Amino acid sequence: MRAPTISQVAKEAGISVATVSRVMNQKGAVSPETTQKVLQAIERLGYQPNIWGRNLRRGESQVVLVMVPNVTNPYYAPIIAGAEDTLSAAGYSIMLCITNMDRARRRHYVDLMRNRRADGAILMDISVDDRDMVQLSEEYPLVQCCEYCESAAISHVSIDNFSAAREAVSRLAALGHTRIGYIGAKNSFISTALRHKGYRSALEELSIPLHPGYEDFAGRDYSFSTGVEAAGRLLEQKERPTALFCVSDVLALGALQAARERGLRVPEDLSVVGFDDVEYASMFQPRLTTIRQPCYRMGALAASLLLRQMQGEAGGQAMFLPHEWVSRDSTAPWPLNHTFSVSNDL
Amino acid sequence: MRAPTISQVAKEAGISVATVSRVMNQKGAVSPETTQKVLQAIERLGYQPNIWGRNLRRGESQVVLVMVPNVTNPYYAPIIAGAEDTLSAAGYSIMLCITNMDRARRRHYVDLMRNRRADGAILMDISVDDRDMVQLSEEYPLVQCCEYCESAAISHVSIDNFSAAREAVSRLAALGHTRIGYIGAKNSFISTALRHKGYRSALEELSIPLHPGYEDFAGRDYSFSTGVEAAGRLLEQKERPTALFCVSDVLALGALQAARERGLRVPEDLSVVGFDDVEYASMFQPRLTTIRQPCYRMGALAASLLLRQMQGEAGGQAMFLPHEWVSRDSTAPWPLNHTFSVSNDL
DNA sequence: AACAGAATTGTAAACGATTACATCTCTTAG
DNA sequence: CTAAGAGATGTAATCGTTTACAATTCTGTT
Repeated sequence: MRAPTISQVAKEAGISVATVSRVMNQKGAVSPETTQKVLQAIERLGYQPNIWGRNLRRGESQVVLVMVPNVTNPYYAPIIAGAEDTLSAAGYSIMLCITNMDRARRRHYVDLMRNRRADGAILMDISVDDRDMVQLSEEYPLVQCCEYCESAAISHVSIDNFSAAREAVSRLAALGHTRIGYIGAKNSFISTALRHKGYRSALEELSIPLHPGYEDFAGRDYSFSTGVEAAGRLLEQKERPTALFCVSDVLALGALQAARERGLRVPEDLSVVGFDDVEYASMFQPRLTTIRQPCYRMGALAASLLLRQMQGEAGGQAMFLPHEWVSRDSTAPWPLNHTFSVSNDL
Repeated sequence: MRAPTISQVAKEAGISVATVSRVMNQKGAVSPETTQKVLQAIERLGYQPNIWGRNLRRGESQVVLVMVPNVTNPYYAPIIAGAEDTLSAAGYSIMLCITNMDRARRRHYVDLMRNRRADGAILMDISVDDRDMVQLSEEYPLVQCCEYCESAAISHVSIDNFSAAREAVSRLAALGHTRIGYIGAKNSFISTALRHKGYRSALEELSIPLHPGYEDFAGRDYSFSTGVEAAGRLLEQKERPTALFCVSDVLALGALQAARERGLRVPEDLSVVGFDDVEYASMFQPRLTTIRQPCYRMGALAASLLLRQMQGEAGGQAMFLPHEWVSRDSTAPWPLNHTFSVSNDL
């Protein structure tokens, strides 16, 4: 009742294992008649090659590891989907690793890599300064996606977070806003840091003085509730911001909630800008103005970079995909002409 | 520069491979001094056992396959997280398989199973009548989660979809609604079918005549846009429903959108009930009334059932976890007393 | 007819781990 | 003092592939 092996197939077909193997892999010359015999034997026995024997012999697993901080944030879904599509088209399976931003967990997965369970990895949970990864990248094909380790020469694909943040703030300024708040997050992702820099840089360029009270930070996991809290703190000030730039859509949702709780209308009393353009950013009212990241494409691109590296090409390249400002209902000019009301077709 | 093997460790420690293996696996007696020598050698060389050699010899992979229709629907995220947590605690890694509800893709993954890439699987993309799976379940440990194949004696964990749907409809009726619409989906998931039956059963019990025009169906993927369309059709009727029961939260979001487009207020003019209670169901306004599924627990439970099966226990058990009616802002009594307005603290 | 080379097939050695069995060294009981 | 048994270690077979190399048959050329 055990799964049939190659030698059973060989016996069934009345030839040697080597020939069966040649038929399976279509390398080496095999006569048409023999090929037929082998194929029929395979069919009869329902033979499937044992992957461990193959891996052991070939020294490769046809598996790639995809390491993601969590999978409850909808931001990652299309990235994973993109990676999955191109990898599975190339015959690879993906092994999903959810780190929960936990150091021990990350280490565990790195070990999976080291004992050759996977041929390469796409990493999305990378701190700005990640020694483990630099080390690992010298031994195995690695591609970083969205986040990356600053110092290292490991391939990565991401958007230009600095410019994107600058653009968001400039757009708000162009609408007339000068009291522009910032909601960041307490994590060590480079994207977070760059968006913060972008925010400040834009203010400087626009000669808007930096108001320390206008910067606040949500939890490291971008969670809704911490977004509500951070926005709440910003909005409690005597001279509250008229616009809020949030480093993620979920945080922007939190800001919306905080505004509602205080009777502030969005966008009439407060403009809110998110980041990412996750799928549901346009499913509720007011639809969120945000910076769109080409998530699916980022995942797909990361996957093809990795495929190339696994075929022996050198890594280390940095690729930036274009972001896009998506203007929807959560932003409005300031001050808004209140003479006639601007309702969101409610 | 290649990864060190067990025999290199043996040479380094000046003993045989058998002893090294014994130390690694902590089985068989090894003297304390020898153990020390081995551990030091392992340390010096940075040895990690080659997983393929081990799998080949042991006949198991310590991997389980998690098959999911897609990963962009936030419904699956906590299930995956739950499965991941219990599986990785037991030393298993998960291989994520995204089928996109595609037959060929499913088949591909089943093959992964057959060539022993995984020891077992958790399946979430299962049609009511799935021959492939029944067949596969006779050969390998399998657990179905959320969806399941009706005929087969394959383990599954889910909620009681029939009763949940009945409850939703009864609750709406208890609020005074009699014109209750249904938005289903054109797929072959058993949950969809059971919820539909539950809807009809509740109407019958309440002696509300079934109005064919009050049933409509969104696409098979529960997508937002098809939800908007289906709800649109329902609401265009001369005597439109005053409440809508949707078989998923995303569809309910679509219904909200369709209502907005027609100037209908929710819940004043229309009550909407979703299903699942995905994370963001309470992040926007109006917060969605819905049936909550204990997703994380379902994933975790499926994982432990699978673990037991992989240890040799028989499968075939059906487990139902309790759902929960979550009343929020998208439902209201009917007819609503309009004398004083019921505003959602806008 | 003889031979070179191509085409086809087979034999056996890897790949790196686990483990049944054999061997050897000590204790300890009789 | 000897036999038995426990404890520690080693030898070699095994898991199921792939593939270098050898062996055989076939083809066409001289």
